[in-house]
Amino acid sequence: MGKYHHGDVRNVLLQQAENILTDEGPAGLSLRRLARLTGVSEAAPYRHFDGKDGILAAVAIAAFERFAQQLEAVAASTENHEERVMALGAAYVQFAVENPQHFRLIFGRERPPLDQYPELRDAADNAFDVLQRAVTSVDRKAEMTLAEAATAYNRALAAWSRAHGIAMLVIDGMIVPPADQDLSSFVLGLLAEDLTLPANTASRP
Amino acid sequence: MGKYHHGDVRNVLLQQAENILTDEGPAGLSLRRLARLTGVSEAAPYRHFDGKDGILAAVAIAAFERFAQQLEAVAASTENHEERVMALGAAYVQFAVENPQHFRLIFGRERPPLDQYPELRDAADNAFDVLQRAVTSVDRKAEMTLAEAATAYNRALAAWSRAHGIAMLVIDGMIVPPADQDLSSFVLGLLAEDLTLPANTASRP
DNA sequence: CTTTAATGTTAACGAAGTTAACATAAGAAA
DNA sequence: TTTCTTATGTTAACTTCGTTAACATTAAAG
Repeated sequence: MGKYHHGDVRNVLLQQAENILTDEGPAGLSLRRLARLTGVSEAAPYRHFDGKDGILAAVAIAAFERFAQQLEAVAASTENHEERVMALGAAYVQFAVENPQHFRLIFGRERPPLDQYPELRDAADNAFDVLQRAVTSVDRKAEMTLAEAATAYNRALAAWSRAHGIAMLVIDGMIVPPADQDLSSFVLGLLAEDLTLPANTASRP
Repeated sequence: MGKYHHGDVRNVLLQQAENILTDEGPAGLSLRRLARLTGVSEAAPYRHFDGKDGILAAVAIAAFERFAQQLEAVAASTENHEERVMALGAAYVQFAVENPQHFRLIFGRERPPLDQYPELRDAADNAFDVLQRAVTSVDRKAEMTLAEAATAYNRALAAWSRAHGIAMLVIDGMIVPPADQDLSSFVLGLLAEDLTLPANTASRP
């Protein structure tokens, strides 16, 4: 009897897991349900993944890779350094808004521990390296003093954390981007806002 | 027989829930375990809370209140507007670092839906009002044009999202604050970093 | 004192993650 | 080809969980 299932169970499971995650979040992603939806026995996933964390890790790795790839594309297509930093921030937030569940997965607590999944750690490191390289690339080219290097690093952290904060607050619904403006310009405005100038300084250009 | 348990089960449960949350996060907080640890039957919590979400909501409300209170204290003790914005950001991150599990609870996905718990919504609104008032207070005092009001709002969003991003990345371990510096000055440095100036501009004060 | 609401208990249901024991397919070794 | 081994499936169980129903006790209201 042809009871044993198809050939590529692992990939089918992964794809199905992606689907479930995308429209229900990790809460709705149960191994048993995943197996049922895939049309396979409830214990089958354990032959292909290290339990639930294993599946989440695999999905997270894929997400990190797409994330890094999109950031890299933006970084590569922007000549000017300042523009690049801004464009990266916008792309960062855009990814979060377009893939909120994946974004939450790779940054939230349901992400499996990095030290148990080396490939996951690598994927994460790679994504952040892309960011940091793009933000500090101008500086790196020149000879730098220690202090200058520190400044460059701080600038990278500042840019990153700003984009991250906006992304988080937007996908959590705490910030609602104005409907009459596209997301990108809204984000660019927030990124460029200079907190050290008092707001009531009468005229800004 | 004195089998029935003590008088103030609700508060004991809440306190125990706080404890569990603090050192294990919401993952380790199961209703049954909570009941067992509290020394009460496994169904007892349902007499005092609206299921698991009810308990999480109660804990989240308390967290929001402490959060708002700490922010308000900082806002009140800072005269200068610019200093206040910065001090608020530092306090925001400090709360997150000192109470990572609570911070994650009030912002993450395990937080019960605001529209099902009006008191939770109120607590959240209050905390963000404190922030926004403190950041825009200088502007509010003066007569403002619409454009100026929009700018003030944007400044509040920018300050908030920066602090939030730093907080998130730090408690997730993605950013490791330097050990030789106190957290506050590190955060202040990041908040003040001005992305619109190229980093390689030779001399900054 | 009686009635009733609040608070507690036990017992059960369904769903989940995980593992063990067993069955079959596919490929390497003979 | 035949046999041995490994990869991949399956079923069945175990534990924990959230939740609810049915019942018991306490405390307060009448």
